[in-house]
Amino acid sequence: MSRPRVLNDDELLDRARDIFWRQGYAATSLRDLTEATSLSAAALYNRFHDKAGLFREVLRRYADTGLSGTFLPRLAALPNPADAVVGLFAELLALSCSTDTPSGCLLINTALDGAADTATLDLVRERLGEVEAFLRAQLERAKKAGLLPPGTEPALAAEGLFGAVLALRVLARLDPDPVRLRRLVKAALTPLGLSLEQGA
Amino acid sequence: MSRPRVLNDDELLDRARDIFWRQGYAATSLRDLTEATSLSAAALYNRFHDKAGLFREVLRRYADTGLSGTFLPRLAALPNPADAVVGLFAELLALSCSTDTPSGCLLINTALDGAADTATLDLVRERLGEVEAFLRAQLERAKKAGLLPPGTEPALAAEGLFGAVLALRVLARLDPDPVRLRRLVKAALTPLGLSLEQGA
DNA sequence: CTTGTTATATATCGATCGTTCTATTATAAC
DNA sequence: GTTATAATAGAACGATCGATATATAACAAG
Repeated sequence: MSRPRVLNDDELLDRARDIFWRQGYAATSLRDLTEATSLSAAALYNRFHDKAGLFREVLRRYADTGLSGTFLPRLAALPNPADAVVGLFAELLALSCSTDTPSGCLLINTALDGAADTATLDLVRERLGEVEAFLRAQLERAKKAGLLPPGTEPALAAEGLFGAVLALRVLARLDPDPVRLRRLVKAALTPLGLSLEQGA
Repeated sequence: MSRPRVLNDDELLDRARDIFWRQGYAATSLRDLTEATSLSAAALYNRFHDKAGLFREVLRRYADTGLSGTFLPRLAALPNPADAVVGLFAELLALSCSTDTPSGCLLINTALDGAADTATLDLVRERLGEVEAFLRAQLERAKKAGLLPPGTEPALAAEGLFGAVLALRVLARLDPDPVRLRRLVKAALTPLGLSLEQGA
């Protein structure tokens, strides 16, 4: 009934994501985006309201495909909650050490971007909150199964692990030494009796 | 011998810092800076090469006055290394909860800014490295004094505490709840037998 | 083939960007 | 007062910014 799109939303958002991820929101110009997508600025504005709207969609898809949308559900389905927690950190370590992706986390980068508007920050908080919620849920499961050291409070421990996630993603940008990143994760997991070597 | 400056470097850099801190580098325009300093753009370019050069000087002074330059030497002079470590986190907690200063750390914000050039990132790494070096030095002192749990490796423990610093400063921007931030610090200090309530 | 609908490209908008040129101003030295 | 020196302001630079108005192109439905 209408002219077909030469590039679907997913592919478009992925290409835009790479630019935003590497350069940050403010440093990314419409020209960068039109070159990356091979679309005109008018075409981009027809689909999304403006640059900020496009960026929010990028963030949403980044979370949907990168972690919250795929890794967390898959890990949460594991029978052993300890494996789920360890699996998350193993995945984050792999991401943080990968070279074909910009270092660091786009959501966290955005969280520290002072120019981000309220709607964007709310989105960031929500999607990062999913990570902590995942950790809390798995630790509660683990506690009920008696897999945690006695006296461990799941909610508190989840806060601690979430802090480790933040530190890991910042350090990945600051000093991307895989050995060091691995040490950091190990130090966060050990008090809970968890180890990177365990599980599947 | 020449026309006097209407604003000394320190005051100038402090005003520019507030803008960069609140908005980020890319989102801060020369117009913002001229308004904040009441100086013309030409005057700014006469003192510093360009916007990036001004920003680097801002970062340097930020570190000199904010933490590395003042807090760390003062804390390092304390007779008890445990007080030095705890004091650092107490100071960071106070900074993170203060309302008259932008939330988060300008150095860490810059570390996650993808548009930052190499010279700037090197400066960030250097100044943040001072924090970890401080922690390592104090923990080594503490170990020699027998103040740490047996088997504690100062360098490794310093890495862990530095991770807590990063997490604290990110979380301050994400969810600036003083109670929660305090919990995070407490969780980082407890394994080393340290407490926020101790010392001076 | 026509019509309706939507995606797209082209061209351009005013605004603002970082930067620089030129001239002026305020001081100290003489 | 004159001179030397450096800081400053004003004006303007080309470039680029995000955004839009207009027109065209590609499809489905009839």
